Amino acid sequence: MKYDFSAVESKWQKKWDEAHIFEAQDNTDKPKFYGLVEFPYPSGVGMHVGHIKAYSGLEVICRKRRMQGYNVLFPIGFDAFGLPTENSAIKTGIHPRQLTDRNIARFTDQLRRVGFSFDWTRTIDTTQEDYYKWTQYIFLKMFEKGLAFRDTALVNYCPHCKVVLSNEDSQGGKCDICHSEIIQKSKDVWYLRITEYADKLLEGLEHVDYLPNIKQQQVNWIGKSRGAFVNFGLTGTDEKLRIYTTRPDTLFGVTFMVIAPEHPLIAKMADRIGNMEEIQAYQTACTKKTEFERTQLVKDKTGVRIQGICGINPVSGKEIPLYIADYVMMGYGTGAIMAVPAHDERDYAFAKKFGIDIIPVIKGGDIDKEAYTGEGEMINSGFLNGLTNKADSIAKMIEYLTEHGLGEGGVQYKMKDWAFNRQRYWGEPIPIVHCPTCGMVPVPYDQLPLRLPPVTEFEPGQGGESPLARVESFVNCTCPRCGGKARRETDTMPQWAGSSWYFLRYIDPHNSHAIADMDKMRYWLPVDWYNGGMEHVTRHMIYSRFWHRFLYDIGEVPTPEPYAKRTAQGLILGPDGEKMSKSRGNVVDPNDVVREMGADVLRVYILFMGDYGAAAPWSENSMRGCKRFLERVADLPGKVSDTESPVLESALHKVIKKVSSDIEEMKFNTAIAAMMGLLNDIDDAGSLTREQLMTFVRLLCPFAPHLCEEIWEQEGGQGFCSLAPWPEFDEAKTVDETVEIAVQINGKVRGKVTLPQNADKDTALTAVRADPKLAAQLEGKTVVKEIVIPNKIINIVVR
RNA sequence: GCCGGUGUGGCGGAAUUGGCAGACGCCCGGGACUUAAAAUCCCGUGAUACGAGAGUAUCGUACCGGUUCAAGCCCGGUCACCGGCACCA
Repeated sequence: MKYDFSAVESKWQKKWDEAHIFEAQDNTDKPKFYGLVEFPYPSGVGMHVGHIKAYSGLEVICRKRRMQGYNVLFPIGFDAFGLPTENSAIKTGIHPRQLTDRNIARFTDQLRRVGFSFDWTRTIDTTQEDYYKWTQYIFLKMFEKGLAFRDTALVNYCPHCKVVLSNEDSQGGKCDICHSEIIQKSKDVWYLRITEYADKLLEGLEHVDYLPNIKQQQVNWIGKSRGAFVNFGLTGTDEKLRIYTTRPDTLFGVTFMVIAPEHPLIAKMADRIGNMEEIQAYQTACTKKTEFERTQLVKDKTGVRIQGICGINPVSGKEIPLYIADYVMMGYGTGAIMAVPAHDERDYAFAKKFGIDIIPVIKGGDIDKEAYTGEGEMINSGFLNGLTNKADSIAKMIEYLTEHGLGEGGVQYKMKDWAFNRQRYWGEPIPIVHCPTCGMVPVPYDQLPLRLPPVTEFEPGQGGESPLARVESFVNCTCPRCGGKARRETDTMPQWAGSSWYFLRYIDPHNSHAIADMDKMRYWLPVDWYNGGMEHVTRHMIYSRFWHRFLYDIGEVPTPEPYAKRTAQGLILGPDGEKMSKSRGNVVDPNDVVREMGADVLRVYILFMGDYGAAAPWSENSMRGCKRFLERVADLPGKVSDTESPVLESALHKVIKKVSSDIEEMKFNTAIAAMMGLLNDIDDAGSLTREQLMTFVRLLCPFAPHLCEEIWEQEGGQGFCSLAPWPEFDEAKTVDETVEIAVQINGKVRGKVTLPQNADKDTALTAVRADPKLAAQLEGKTVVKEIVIPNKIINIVVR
């Protein structure tokens, strides 16, 4: 049969659509399965084969679940606010609304052509008013609870995009969008107090099934450490200098202190500092350095001694010099440290450079050469002397500090609060009014959504303010509280806002009274399986878990965690083995593949490439192998006969078993390999029965649904193959009556024997001796040991 | 530096978790069909040595060592590459 994939594929896409077979049911007693994939950003360049891979995994799983009788929710939508569209609007003068609609239409068309079984009735677009109304609603709830607040602080700022970035958006000191160097700038910005949820986010990980590396990355990102806050005295004042340390046990070894260049102590003590000019010069030098430069010079410590003020060690009473240095960051702990050069590498480097004393307090190592960071017996440490266990020393010191009011135990997180505003047009307006008398007043809930006003110029202003600031009719308003003249907030929310709760909206996408109906959420939540990219593990995943947990705490959602299970797909690399990118010219367009090879080939190939979680290079040749496979499948109806081969029947049941379990483990490559193998078995057998064909077609259906529907229909299958019951295997048929077992002599394979299933040791050894070749090998040797592992191996040790 | 991961034929990758290494696919070689080519089908295909030959032997999962009747898998050490974080006190 000449298989016309393009006609068959559009035929079945149309039929599925008309029969509404992939739409989730809301009121049923069926067990549910909520499969979620990361919704795409509808960029102007269209889809990438990487998108297809990201969706294909759960596509197969969801299709299998439907065949297993589940009520499946497998939705898709578009995360459409954000800079790329806005930048394109600036360039072309076309309104982002139009660009977004155009891009979404294009993405939708591409996704449909691949035959994904999404529920298209629940599609969402984060830039629609009835969607971002609820994004604003959640923001206001956070504002009410004090979790959204304004503060003046040093922020990551991209001079090229003219925008404030969160920590998560400026990883590696580069702007996530344009990759320019980001700089530190003092600005009045909005924050979401995600740090308040650090412990809950950490604790929640214990109750979810994420891949171990995903969990680990989140744990590292949150970066919880335990230690102590210690208040050091300062000479000539009652003022205390508070520091954070994870090593309070080394307090007796403190020989100097360091504060960050931005530390407020400098300004406060300016009149007592003897070398203010020198210090100010140092501060200026530091602000000129980018974050990147500051972290690059790891080994080369710089700093300036603060003249006129010394620290006082609270346990020994010793006076110690105080420095300002940029190896201490204002953003972590208290921005001030106690330095123990004997037992900390950075302090050691600094002490060596500035000629500061190094006093060991832990025995071990050679402090003439390097800092000793290991454990050992405490020395030179007053009441800690003689202790050998680090945890004991820490506990005893914290107890001492607490008793004497010198400090206390505490924890710190690397994660920082989420800088939440952007000086841009294409985002959700922050629904806050600035009133000269009432201060910051939330827009009342019944006035949501606060709509984006129409504008024609999308460039940020000269001072880096949002384009919204130029729209007088938007900015000028009355205070909802006092009715007086007020000004609206003109900043918008960051890209990550809309995606922080989208999985809730799929449950009830048209609800105009709530985020989603509570009963529906009780049925559908949590998301059973969420798949996406590793690049979102420390951003979107943390943000959305934070929002969800917050919504749970205020009773708006029924579960503390949004996602029960999370997996990640690996990248598709270009044919050259490099990451696909426009500049390298190695990008593969899924459209081309669908046109030339068909959607089924694309789907099967992407899953056959290799381990789903690993990166793999694209190979046109390898894909042709998949095309051959499907063409041979298309020829199967011609091989149907009534004669049944028991060998084939057994092979079929083994494959049902393997494909069923491989899909659950996302081992799609071996599932497909098993089906290819079965096809070879069919050729060996010469024919297969109609029933066997129908079973095979159902197994392959989640991978290559168009072809399978076509065969299913041709061969008189009932209804849609996509909804036919998932094949069951007969365990008895997967087990062969006899097994061929390798026989080793001294660990080397010397022959094979065929034995009944689970044959005992005697039977096995008798068979070995009955084999002339093996018997000859054993001739004249002394048998030392005979190892028989039923159905696996026989090993005879001889001398 | 820290955390995580990977290392297997010419290539993508398998290996029931300690039991015949290289499934499946690609590439390549040979053959069939064809005027010819493409497509398709069949056979072969880790390396080396011996053999005319079916075959036989040795070596082989980054490297060194160990445990075990048996190691790609476990343990100790080394190297390389990839991803994330990075002066986090």
